[in-house]
Amino acid sequence: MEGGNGYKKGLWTMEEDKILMDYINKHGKGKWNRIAKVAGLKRCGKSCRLRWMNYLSPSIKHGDFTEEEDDLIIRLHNLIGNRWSLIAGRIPGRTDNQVKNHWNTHLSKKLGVKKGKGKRFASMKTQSNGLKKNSPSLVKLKSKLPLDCNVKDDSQKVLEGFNSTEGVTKNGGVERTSFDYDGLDLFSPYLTDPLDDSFLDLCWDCL
DNA sequence: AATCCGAGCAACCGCGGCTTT
DNA sequence: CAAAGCCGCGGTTGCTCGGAT
Repeated sequence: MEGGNGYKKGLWTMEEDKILMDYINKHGKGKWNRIAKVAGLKRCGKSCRLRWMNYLSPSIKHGDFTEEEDDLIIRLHNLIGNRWSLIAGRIPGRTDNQVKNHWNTHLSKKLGVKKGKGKRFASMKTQSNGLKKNSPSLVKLKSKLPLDCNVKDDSQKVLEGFNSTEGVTKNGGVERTSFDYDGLDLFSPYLTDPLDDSFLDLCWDCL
């Protein structure tokens, strides 16, 4: 239960939850590694962050997934594969861990999906990565898209026509806030309209 | 009643990328 | 510029609980 570094592991107790919540109410999120020192909680920063992000945060919705949520997860997974944080970002109140577990325990069975690497874009390490240079997928995608749509490859980092925009995080880092095709925003957490079926079909055909 | 077994889920781990020093 | 620290992601593990035997 206790690692060599003195940090506790395993399930969280109510007392630990309270210490963590008190700390965050007082100091806010972030600086997870300082919680052990400041609040005297014998948990590593990583564990604290995970506990908050996946369970304690008031924005998290607990309870069963709705059919609408299932449907959205399935559609997004079809499109982008195991990009759980992106998928979760599109489902208010759900975390990447919740979505991942829900997929692995319910949806993959429901759909008869064998465990393995995600399809469609699964090779993309980040949202801004392009397709493999001269890959059949890239060639096929180029052939499907409008003539004025310039699809780039790996060396150019981004698929043009699939526009991405960047924002700045509070600590000054760059954060990609949207990724869209023909004005259809695929990744904004504030998207109201679910993914366009024709776009899904296009991706499915190509990748 | 006891044991086994599988499903579900919380939490851990390793790694990559970004930020800070 | 390099090193150290930190954060977030996705894969995996392992504990708990309920149903079956």
